[in-house]
Amino acid sequence: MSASFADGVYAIVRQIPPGCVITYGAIARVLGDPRKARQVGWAMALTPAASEPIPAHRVINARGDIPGGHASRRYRLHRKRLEAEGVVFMADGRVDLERYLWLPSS
DNA sequence: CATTTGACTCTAT
DNA sequence: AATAGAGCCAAAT
Repeated sequence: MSASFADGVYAIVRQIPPGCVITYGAIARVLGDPRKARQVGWAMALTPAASEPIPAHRVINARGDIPGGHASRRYRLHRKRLEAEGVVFMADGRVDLERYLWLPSS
């Protein structure tokens, strides 16, 4: 069976409930290697359009923000979707990790 | 096969 | 507080 890191990432991201978010580091940690945070990002970046069930917009960085800057297209998309799910963004344009960070197996 | 790069994170300066 | 550097790994070229 496939043991690609991306597969594990997708498996977790797919299980993120609405109105919740998760960080790259958290995913990597759950997968067993907290240092693979970058690869999580890679997996997300590769998230093909065919991966619709994969809510990549719920995946953010350790700061509760999105890399690339708030001017990035994905930031607006993520924010819009998260807000649609009831997630409230802070004035900084960040998500309150303390409040929305979701961990698998919970 | 070697080099580059990237949606990260942490630590140090 | 902000910036810079290092660590780590996989996919792309």
